[in-house]
Amino acid sequence: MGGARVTSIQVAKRAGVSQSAVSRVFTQGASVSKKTADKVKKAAEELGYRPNVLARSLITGKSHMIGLMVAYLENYFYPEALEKLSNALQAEGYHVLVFMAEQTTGNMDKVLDEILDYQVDGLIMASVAISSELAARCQAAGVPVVLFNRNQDDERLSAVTSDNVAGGRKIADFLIRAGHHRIGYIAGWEGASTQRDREAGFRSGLQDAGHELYARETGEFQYEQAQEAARRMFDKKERPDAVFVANDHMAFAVMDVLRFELGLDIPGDVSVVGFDDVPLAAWPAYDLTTVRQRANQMVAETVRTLLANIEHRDAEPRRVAIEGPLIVRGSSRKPKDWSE
Amino acid sequence: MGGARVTSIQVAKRAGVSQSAVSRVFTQGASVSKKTADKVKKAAEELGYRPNVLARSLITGKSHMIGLMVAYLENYFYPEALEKLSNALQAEGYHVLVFMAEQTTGNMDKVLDEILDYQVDGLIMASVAISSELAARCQAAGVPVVLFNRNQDDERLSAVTSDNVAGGRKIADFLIRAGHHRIGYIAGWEGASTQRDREAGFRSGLQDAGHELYARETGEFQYEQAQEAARRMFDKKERPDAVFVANDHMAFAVMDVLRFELGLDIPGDVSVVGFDDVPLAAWPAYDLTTVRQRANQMVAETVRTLLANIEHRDAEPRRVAIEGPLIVRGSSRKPKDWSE
DNA sequence: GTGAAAGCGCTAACAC
DNA sequence: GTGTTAGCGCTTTCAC
Repeated sequence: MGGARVTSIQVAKRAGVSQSAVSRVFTQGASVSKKTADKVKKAAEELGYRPNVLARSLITGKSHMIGLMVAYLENYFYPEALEKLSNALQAEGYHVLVFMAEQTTGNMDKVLDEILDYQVDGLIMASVAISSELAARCQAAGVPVVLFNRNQDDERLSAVTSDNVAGGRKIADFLIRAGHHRIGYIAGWEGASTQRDREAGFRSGLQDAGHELYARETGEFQYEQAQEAARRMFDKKERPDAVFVANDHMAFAVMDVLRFELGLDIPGDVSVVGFDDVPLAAWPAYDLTTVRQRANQMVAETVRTLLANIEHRDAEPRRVAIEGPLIVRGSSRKPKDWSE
Repeated sequence: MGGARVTSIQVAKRAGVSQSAVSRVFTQGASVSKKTADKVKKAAEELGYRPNVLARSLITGKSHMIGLMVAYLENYFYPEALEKLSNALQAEGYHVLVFMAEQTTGNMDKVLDEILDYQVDGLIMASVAISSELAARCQAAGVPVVLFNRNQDDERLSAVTSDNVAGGRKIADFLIRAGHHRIGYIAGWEGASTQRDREAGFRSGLQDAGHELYARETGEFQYEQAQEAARRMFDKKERPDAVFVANDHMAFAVMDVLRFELGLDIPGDVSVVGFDDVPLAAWPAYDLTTVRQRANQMVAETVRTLLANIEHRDAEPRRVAIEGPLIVRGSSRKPKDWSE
């Protein structure tokens, strides 16, 4: 009882074969006779033997582990993505080694070192912006990287995102069609490409229709800070009649302030639109109009891209932007000619 | 550019020392002269060398990886716990290898095999019930296990939970003091100890006051199923005037149905109480009365217990039940003599 | 304090 | 097809 892990040598002895025969039985695509295989399998079963994947990885150079670097799980989009990523990778024989990084503190270098120490075959960075220098370190270590829900200028990096620019534009179009004139925007953390792209698309959509932003505050993608942004924007006479909030998580905070602190009616006094379509957005308490991020597709593309880069070192970096639909719910006024 | 990972031999050559000298520089508590250490560190820095922890683990027998088996992240309590667990373990030099398991399908055996293949030093099972047979397998492999937010009869397993029985009782007391007479319960998945303990405490609290359950339905810890449970329980003349829902996640579903489908007032027509105190419970849209699970303490105890069991093979299994306070908010009627 | 040598558990050449 | 051998990158005796 306890501790004594079984090795291939013990199995070999018991089966009356060589140690390498045992190895072959457990190695994909090695040639063994059925007879030997049976003997070995029987002995392995009896002893409870399973190959040590760490020892194997030392030789093959593949650990079958994927590092996942993630900054915060507060926004429900990320746990959902993590679950899907983990499941998808598990189905491909990979497993996820999690590293929590704090975007703000400069501990990303240290965390990256730790990741590389574990000889991961690839790296997914979710909700994390990566500097060119860090990217170069991964490159040097031969570890492919895919950014998930973040984009970066560096051409050598693969990235999978929603089409945030198109999403922002859709929201602008929708709010204008609904007859809004004083349209506000509550921004996320300025270091995030999602923030920048959503705002850029939104502004260009407004501009194309001859409108411009009526008010702007920032909520840093945090619930409390989004509440304060909403207070600053709405606790006065002249306030917006519509607001696009850079993600759902903050949109909930904004709705809470508008309805429960300021006594405003949504969408009677003000329309609110978010971005992500997390499950909570569909619950009747919020019933939030939002742009859907197609998490399943994003995950599938991320895994596909990463595995391609692992298998062919010279595979081209891919940048995928997945378009998501605007999901119209009760938090926003509808255009007159709206049909559905 | 690409792939060529640096080994200790290369560093040794460059520093003009033996390979074992290099090893000693990077090994905790090995004796090296400052002079050698400096030479080696310099060479390592120049080449970008870092020890391969997988190769190290082959010798030391410690991978410094902790397997985390988790069934679902839908309930926000779990992502929050995962983030805290990962951070706490990271601070101790360990990292989390994630395995998603489906409680229902019988794939837990397969998943456990995969975990053990990676030579994890310990195993945390969150939101997962483990059979005695599986526990025995871990025991045999010498891998300590701690159950997180689950309990089990098996004496050899460590487990960290809230004091769910006491929590359930607190809720019963509170609802009775508030003058409720028709008190319902919406259960979680029956296979979970959290479900059983919360219900047991709740029932015994009612019983001690001469009350009994007025209605009972099950929601399986799922949002949609909890909605249906609420419909079954409340869409009729004779309905409860209070309901305890086995966790917050389901309580939100129940509140949504009561308010938006059935037009009931909370707490005017019915009081709702949950369990967990996830962040959303404090948001004004729900403002849910609930028993707090002290996630930080649970995580700290889990890590402490696990590391103790890793360091001393013969450490006793520990069972920790952490008491959490009832957080009274607006979803429930208050007792007349309530002061705060 | 330091280098030489053994070996962790395994895979992959290599002969037969 | 099978056993023998080398060696993945590292830690840890063991002499000196």
